[in-house]
Amino acid sequence: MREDTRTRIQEIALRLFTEQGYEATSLREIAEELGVTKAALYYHFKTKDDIVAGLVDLRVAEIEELLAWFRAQPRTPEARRQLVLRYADQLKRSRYMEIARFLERNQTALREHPKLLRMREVMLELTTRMSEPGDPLATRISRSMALFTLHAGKWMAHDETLSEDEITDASVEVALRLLEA
Amino acid sequence: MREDTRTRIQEIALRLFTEQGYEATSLREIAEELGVTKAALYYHFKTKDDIVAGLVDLRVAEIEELLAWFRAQPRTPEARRQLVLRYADQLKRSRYMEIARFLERNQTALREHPKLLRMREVMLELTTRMSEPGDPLATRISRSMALFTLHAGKWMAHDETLSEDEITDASVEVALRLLEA
DNA sequence: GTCTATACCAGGATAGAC
DNA sequence: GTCTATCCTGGTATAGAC
Repeated sequence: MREDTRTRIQEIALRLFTEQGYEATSLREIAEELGVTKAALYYHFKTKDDIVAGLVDLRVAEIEELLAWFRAQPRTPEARRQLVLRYADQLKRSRYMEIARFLERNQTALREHPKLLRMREVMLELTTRMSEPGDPLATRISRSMALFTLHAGKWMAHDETLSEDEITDASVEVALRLLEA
Repeated sequence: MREDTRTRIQEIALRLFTEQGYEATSLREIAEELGVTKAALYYHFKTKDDIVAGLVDLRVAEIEELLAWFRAQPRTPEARRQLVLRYADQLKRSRYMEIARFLERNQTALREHPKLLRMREVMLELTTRMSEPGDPLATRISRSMALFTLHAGKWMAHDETLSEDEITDASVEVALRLLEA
């Protein structure tokens, strides 16, 4: 089971990158927690960036799929509703939520990363397609905020009595209301 | 006019930190653009973090003032409306918008910074005070999103035909609607 | 195929000369 | 008020042990 090492590197890296930030986490820290030297990481990943690429691949694939689906829909209220529900559904799967959180917290550090550039492109097209160019600006902003609201749990995370599911459901409610502008 | 150097360091740093990110910007870059060596910067600022502290001081003071005012208000719809309008007004002054943008883009890199910790505390208390603890979760999320929406211009920045003012006005409109949940 | 030892260069920081 | 010299840490590259 030598395959394990690669996976364990990713797990440790994801946790540390999220907790401390991408640039603040050194390869030495990751290697130490794994019980190897930092050079060993270079056998499994070409660069530090490459570790990130491995992490976001699945998330990128998912969101690309969502865009492909949305492109095939007419620009109707029902399609927008479906988009919000599907997006929320993706986030609900815990693995993707972790990666989404990691991405949110390291936008600037990773702004040049090809995978992240692609994610931004996709998000931009998704939000753009949620309105017609002729719609009032407030409408366009409101609808864009809908997707963003689904990530909002992090500001509510302080209230320990709430479950992840309760937060998701309430966020979806707010997001759907934003669509009606 | 030796005071100039300090100010010029701050201007260059703010621009580079915002464009490239805090950690991605080296002191050597800043020093080079200013025409001195990086050691010279250490005469004006004790550390790299210290440059940030100088930048955010004004913004922190403003937001503290806003919190003090909001604390003195009853929890009424009108007070919340006023809060949104005052917050939007602060952002409108270009200097603060620049700094707000810088802060948004470097949350993770600066997560340990005392000034930033304080800002997060203030934002949390502001959003918490926008609802009663007994309010439905969706209501609390919706009202929290109101303040956040005022920063939303960055996702709209791609549409070159829009002025900053138009974006602000439309964002305020969406924010006020979020209060009515 | 998996890892260690070692070296290189860039970046933040400090001490001390001018 | 600014510079030189120096130190430590971090990402990266390679040679070679097993």
